[in-house]
Amino acid sequence: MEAREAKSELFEAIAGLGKAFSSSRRLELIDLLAQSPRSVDQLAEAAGLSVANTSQHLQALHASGVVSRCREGNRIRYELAGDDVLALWIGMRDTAQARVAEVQRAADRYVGEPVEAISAAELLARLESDELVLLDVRPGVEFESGHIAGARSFPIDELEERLAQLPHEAEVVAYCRGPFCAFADEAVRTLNRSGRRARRLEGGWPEWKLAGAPVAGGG
Amino acid sequence: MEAREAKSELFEAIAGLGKAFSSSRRLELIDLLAQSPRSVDQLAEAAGLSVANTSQHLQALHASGVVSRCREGNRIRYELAGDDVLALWIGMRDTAQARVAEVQRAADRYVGEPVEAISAAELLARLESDELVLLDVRPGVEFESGHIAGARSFPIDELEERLAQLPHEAEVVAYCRGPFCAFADEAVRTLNRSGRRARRLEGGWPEWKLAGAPVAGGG
DNA sequence: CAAGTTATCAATAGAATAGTTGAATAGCAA
DNA sequence: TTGCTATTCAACTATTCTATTGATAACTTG
Repeated sequence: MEAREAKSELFEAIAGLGKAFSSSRRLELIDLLAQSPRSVDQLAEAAGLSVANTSQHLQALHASGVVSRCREGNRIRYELAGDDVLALWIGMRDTAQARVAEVQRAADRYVGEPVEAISAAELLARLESDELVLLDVRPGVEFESGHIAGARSFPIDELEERLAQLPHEAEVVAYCRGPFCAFADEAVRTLNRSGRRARRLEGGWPEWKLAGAPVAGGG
Repeated sequence: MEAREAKSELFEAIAGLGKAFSSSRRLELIDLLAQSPRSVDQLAEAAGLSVANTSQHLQALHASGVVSRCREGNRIRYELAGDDVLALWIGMRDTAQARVAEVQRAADRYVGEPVEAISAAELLARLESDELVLLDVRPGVEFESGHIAGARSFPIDELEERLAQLPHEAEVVAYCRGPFCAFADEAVRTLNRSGRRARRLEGGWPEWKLAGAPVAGGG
């Protein structure tokens, strides 16, 4: 019967997408692309991989429909294929956190002591009432490619030396790449040491964007 | 720096979940478990795999948090670990359909000529007004483990011989395992040949259940 | 207890995948 | 054209994954 064969092919084709999410290297690339489009060498640099290796992973991701690419002069810009892919990545990450004890352990180890957090809903409400300083502590390129409306770019590397630019009595919220990114936590600790009241946003830029909340930049 | 190492471990752990979705055999098992819990040999039979092979895949799925299991007398009953996993599977399936041309082609080849469909929202509304016969054309065990409230079990294998049990002038809706399952399409064709007006439900039982619409059976 | 069922384990061979290296290609800039 | 940068390709090794086989373990029934 050819029905079983057709069914096999169908599942085989879907598994092709699954394979995209089955390698930690590819997941790191997806996680980076969830912040902003990038070229191959930028991705290789950020992920700590060789360029050739990165290129091959990106081609696998392209073949499985996870990323799209376009030439920009001399470089090739890769980006996530769409919001459905972004949602899938976030869903997988969250399910892994909920279901796999080892993920939660590794996340705790990576992010360190948890800091006080603010929910997206509360942040959205507070942004209206202007008593709040919102810092995007991701690298500058990621901020420029898109950020939460009203945020200021304070890359984590520059935060310490630019502390003076922040009003001392202000309440600060920092956000970064997402729940598994340590930048915002580190920023909150730095801000607390400087005597400021600070919290991190639960989640990060991709979750905010996906929720349809107000954004700026990019385009 | 140990931060990179911790990050690697984190992504490695998440990739463990991704690997669960990277094999067509495991996806078939997940798809079956999305309908109802089953024992190893039932799954092996339904998926056309050897028992040993099935057992090993199920253990891989268990290790990655996708399924849970419990002993029931002599057998071991496997089931999906939770609705988050079900949602993840549906999300991956739908994204694959949207992004990978080969998936759409394979689905068309497997399901055959499309038949007229009814949305879940419309079905929900029509179920109130009692002018509609709703048929669950999946195998009996799946019906018993849970089904749409108000549905009657008409396994596709028995449909032809039980046609007389259906009022001739009734409008019929058939549903099955989901968009990539051919049972409901086949049922609609059979019903049409018998002169009845019939449509299939867009999606299937897992999508209905996940949407929080009214269900019955199982427990 | 013995016999039968259900599921897992252990060992293995073949297939697929990951990462490296060095060469090749495509565009840019002089 | 030449030199330069960014990316991909091709070939190769090491590793991991898959499915099979036959043996073993857990439980039920008589």
